[in-house]
Amino acid sequence: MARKAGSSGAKTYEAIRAAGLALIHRHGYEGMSLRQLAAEVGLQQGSLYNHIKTKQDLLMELLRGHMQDLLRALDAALSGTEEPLARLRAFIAFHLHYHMTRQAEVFVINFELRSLEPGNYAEIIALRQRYEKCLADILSLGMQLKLIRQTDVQITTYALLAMLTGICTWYRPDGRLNEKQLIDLHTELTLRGLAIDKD
Amino acid sequence: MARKAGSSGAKTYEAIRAAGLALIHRHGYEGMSLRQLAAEVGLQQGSLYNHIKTKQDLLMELLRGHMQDLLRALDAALSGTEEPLARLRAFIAFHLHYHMTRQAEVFVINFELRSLEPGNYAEIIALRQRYEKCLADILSLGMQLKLIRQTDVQITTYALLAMLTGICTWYRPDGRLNEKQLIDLHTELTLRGLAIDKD
Amino acid sequence: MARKAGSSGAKTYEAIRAAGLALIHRHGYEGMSLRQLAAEVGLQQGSLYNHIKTKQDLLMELLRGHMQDLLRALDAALSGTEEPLARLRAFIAFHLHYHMTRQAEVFVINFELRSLEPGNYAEIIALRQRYEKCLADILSLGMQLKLIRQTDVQITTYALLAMLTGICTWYRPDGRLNEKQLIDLHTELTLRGLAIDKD
Amino acid sequence: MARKAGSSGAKTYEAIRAAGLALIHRHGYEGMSLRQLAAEVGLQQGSLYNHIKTKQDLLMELLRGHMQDLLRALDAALSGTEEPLARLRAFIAFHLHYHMTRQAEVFVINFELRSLEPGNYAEIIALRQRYEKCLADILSLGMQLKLIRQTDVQITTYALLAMLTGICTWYRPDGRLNEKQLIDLHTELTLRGLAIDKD
DNA sequence: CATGAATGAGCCTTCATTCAT
DNA sequence: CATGAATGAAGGCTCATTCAT
Repeated sequence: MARKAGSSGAKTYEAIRAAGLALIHRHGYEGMSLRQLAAEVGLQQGSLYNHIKTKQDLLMELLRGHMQDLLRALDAALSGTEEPLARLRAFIAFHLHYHMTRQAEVFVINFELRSLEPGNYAEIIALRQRYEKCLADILSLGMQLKLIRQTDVQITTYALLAMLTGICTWYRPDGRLNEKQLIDLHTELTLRGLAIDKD
Repeated sequence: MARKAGSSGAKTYEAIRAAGLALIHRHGYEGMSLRQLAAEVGLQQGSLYNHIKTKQDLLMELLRGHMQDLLRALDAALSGTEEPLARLRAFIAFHLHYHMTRQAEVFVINFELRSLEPGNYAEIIALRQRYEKCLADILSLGMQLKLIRQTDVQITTYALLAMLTGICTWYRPDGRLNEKQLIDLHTELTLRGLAIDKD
Repeated sequence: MARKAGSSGAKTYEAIRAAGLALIHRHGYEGMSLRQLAAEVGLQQGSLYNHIKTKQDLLMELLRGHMQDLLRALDAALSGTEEPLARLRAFIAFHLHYHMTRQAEVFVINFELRSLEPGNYAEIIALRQRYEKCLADILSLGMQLKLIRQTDVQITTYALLAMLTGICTWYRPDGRLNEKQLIDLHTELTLRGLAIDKD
Repeated sequence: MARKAGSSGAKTYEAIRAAGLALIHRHGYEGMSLRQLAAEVGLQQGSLYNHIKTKQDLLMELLRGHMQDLLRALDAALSGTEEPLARLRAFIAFHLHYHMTRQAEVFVINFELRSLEPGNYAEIIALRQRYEKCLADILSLGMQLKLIRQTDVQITTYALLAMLTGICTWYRPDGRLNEKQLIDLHTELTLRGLAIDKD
């Protein structure tokens, strides 16, 4: 349901996406009603359907859009860095930054996959696997080059992603530690855990 | 009809809890209907209310029961071990074992806190904090004794718990790696990340 | 469902009647649930059915019992008085006294006739007509003897009964006027309205 | 389907009010179900909620509307009449006429106050007191001017209102006596009961 | 007699969705 | 495009009643 930019409806559609994201974040997909959403945007219930196809479709658009953004941004963040440990550092910094600045999106994608219909679920999972594969590839290459300890790539990928993603459940911009401190802490924890001592 | 021969209150209640847990795991709390639940247990909808007070109350009983089990089991698992690194190893092994064997419960507690009413939420969060504090105390003592690198205890606790808990989203008993292998992998990753090199 | 006096169940039955009357007075027949009633009496829901046949039957027993008491008491109150104006005074005094002392019963009979099933309704209405006829007969005889103004007996009966019955909606034993004062006021109002001036 | 051709919101709302009034009159508020009401109006149950907020709200709208009509109509009926006995006659005629022509409304307001939630109850009672005060003021002034016997104003007000209101429980337009005859009968009964003999 | 567990119908209300206007 | 009124299914929960224990 992407809208033509510039039309007056595009603004409404963006408002629906924004409010929908916030409401799903707050109440969950099942817990959000289209009544609420319409009220938030200042429309009648029926008018939503001039902008979205169904409730499920709205969720799907949000998740797909998010995953595409995420993958694009990851590519940009890693481009130009080739050395595996440097790429690992870059990945950690990118993931944490993204999860701190787009908390609602990442929260929803972690908690609402369950609400997707099978076909939609498969599509999003495929995108997520592309993301996971990027980290797995870094680890694989690092192990080949003896920069990273030999271990199970798949499980380690899951472990790292779980650790780095957890931040979206508790991070507050006005918290005790700032973004850089958090990135440093996680980077050190990860690299000490994985890198091979040089000397 | 009055009562099915052979049924007994306590057995029915256990059946409701078990089916409720499974359905919440599968569809989420908001996504599970009491109609489904009743059907699963082989009752009329209204009969559920001979055993539970409300739907919310069922969720709460499940979560409270789970947290109490978890805390009791943790105490048992750590008792007798004093040295911080040994306690850390024991904690990791316990947490992973528990999260592999009681996947539904831990999944629900991680994904459905949002569905608790404020009072219930506070109660469960308090129990969870007792659990987190146990890990935080291990880290604190380890740092004091110079066995663990100096770092932020709170954030490190969150990071480790997120990593170790992630397993409940993907672990399958018939997976490629067995329980011991998974525990070893996470233990090594964690201890290399945190422990101070001796020598 | 009258019970044998003296049995231990008789006490329970009386407790059910009393609590039932109070609850119907407070919430109405439709508004009272047998759950509430059982709780009030200290029984489980199912146990009520050892004492009453159905909810409707309980209402009916209450109303029938009340109407029989009322008719018996009226007979007693009027017996020995023959002169029509004296009988009218006696009727007024009796009716008011009864409606002040058994407010719940009279309230229920005035507000819950509607909740009776057709057969029961007819039975109670028949009893009530016997009561109304008593007043109508007094008025008729008074008119024949030229003690009471010529007017429509039926309508006047309704008007007087409505007026005298109204007291059950607002009377409080600790109110500003006592029973005698209220009886005097209504008696004077009625007799001036009806009696023929002598002289 | 979306909307039945020809239906309009205001008309549907009026149909709901009318059917609601009739059903509450017949079965009581607790005894009327919204299923019945919807069927009576030719809607699905849920569609009622495009027009009313809740069942309680429907009752409240009916009662409030009725009380406002009643007060407005009373003002109109008494305006221009100053002399207390004439005002009393006008009050009686107005009250009876209104209670004969809007039987359902007045029946409901007399029998369903009990079903109002506390806040709503207070609001309606306040309106009713304005109505009662109008009669009480007539009586007070009449006593001051020695046109009406000295007696308790409050209780007499209650007594008269109860008597005059009773008509809504039995009046039928095709009954033995017509409206004028009934008004005359009640007027004479009341005035003889209250007025001071002149000569 | 009392209990507790069951029934099946019914309660008020909300849901996502449709569509004539 | 927006609205308001409709749909039909489903939501959680309560009801009076029954009956094996």
